[in-house]
Amino acid sequence: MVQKCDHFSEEPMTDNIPYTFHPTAVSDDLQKRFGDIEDGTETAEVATIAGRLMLRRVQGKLAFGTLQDSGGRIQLFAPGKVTPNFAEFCELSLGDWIGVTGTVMKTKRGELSVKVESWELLAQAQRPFPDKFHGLNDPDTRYRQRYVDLWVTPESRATFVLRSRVISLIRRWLEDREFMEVETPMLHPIPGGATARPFTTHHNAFDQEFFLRIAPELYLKRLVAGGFERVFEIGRVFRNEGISTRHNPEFTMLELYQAYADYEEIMTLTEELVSYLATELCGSTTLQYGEREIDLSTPWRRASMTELINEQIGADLSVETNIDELRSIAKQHGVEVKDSYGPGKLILEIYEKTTEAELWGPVFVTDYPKEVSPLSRDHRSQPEMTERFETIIAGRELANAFSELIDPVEQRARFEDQVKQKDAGDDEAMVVDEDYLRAMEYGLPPTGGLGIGIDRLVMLLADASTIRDVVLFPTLRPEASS
RNA sequence: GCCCCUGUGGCGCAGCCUGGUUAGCGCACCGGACUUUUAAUCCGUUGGUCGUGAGUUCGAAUCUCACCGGGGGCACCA
Repeated sequence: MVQKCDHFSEEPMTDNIPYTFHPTAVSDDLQKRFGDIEDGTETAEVATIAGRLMLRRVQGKLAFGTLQDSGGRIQLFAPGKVTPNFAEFCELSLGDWIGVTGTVMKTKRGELSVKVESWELLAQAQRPFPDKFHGLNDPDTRYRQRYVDLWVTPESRATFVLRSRVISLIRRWLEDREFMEVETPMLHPIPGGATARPFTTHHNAFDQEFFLRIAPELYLKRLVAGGFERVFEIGRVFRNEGISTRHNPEFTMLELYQAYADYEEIMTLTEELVSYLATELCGSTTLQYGEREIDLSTPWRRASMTELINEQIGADLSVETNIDELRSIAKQHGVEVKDSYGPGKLILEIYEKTTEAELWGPVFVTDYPKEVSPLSRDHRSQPEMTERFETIIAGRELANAFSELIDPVEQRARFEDQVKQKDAGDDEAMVVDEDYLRAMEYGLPPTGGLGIGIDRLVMLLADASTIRDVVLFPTLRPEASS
């Protein structure tokens, strides 16, 4: 059992805790407004603030505290003669929640403070807070007990504030461009819209298996067929796959669809959106990421997949390269070649093995083989290719987009090819979605679509090396019950 | 799935290689001193089956093995 503070009690302990409290100020706002006043002077301002007591310096008949609230920290100044229940104030534990009212003033040593003229206990910390200087260092504890981490790891709090702003700014930016936010099902009768293994669940009333969505894509395109010309959704998707610094089983996707647009226009939209976010949130289109810089100033490089592979490995391959030669190149680079792989799949494998991680970017990798792009429209000039791109930044995929496939006959053929791949043992391959085909048969206009992994975007903007640092409650093995 | 690293009171760490008296230190907590501190300071306490189990040994936090948790890498994927 964990150690608790001595005042831990099994008895009800909130009898004297008020039901409401109304702060009139936040620490950083007070710092901004009164940070410049003369040392040792008082203002005419009386402020009410609330938060946790994070530090405490009791000196007999005078006590100092450091209160942390949503804005940051501010000192509490508590002279015994002024502060009511002074002894109890001095006995507060680090981590206790209190509300304080008093004059905003500055001590002789120049620390802006609130003089504790009245105060109330709002919650006791029954468990001891982490080391007041070192905080939490164990990542496991930080992720499992985020409620503590957010208090003692300022970067962690800042990251999640940033994440919230990212999503908020994306919404506004898209709405300003006439995009409409929609919500589509998370429970899918058949999984679709991506190649990934789904989670399954069960609906009792229908006695029916459902899948947690792996992508909202097919529903969003139904809406374009339905006449919503510009739609977007920001929401959770679920993929039943491994966990790593770049993968969490549930993650947040932005998907948007714009009728009458092609992938070139989506590239422009993507670079404008991401560079806008960087400017707004980081103050610049140049970001520090780990040891290196990322220059997000537009326009971003656009280069085809085969072009980039050839640059990287000094070859001269294309989708028309003889398949035996492609197989041999793939093997040379350590790709595990399966008999079912056609030229397109081989090219993608070679790209992922040799090139993707080496691209610092930002770069739009364009023109993906048809074989690996079952929802993308045929390239207008390149045979066996589709008008698809992925955006690579820092060696990682940030976005995936295409000129959407709008031909229902072709779509059916692509689905059936996926079914063949599934039968051949690829359990991530797609299945036929008859209703989606029906929607296409009513007519889907030329459409450009985009998916951006919000978590990875936040990683870039927050300079986070692991996705767990940008997900409030990352998926972890459940704690063993003792 | 494979490889490497790691697990010592609530938190941050030392001790482990080179096994040996009651396992240390700092913070928190508890008691005491202190009216301008800033991780306040000073004095004194409380609290630990050293992740779990087995083995080697006269003796294991320390060496060996297995298992469990966590981190990183590879594979796979977004």
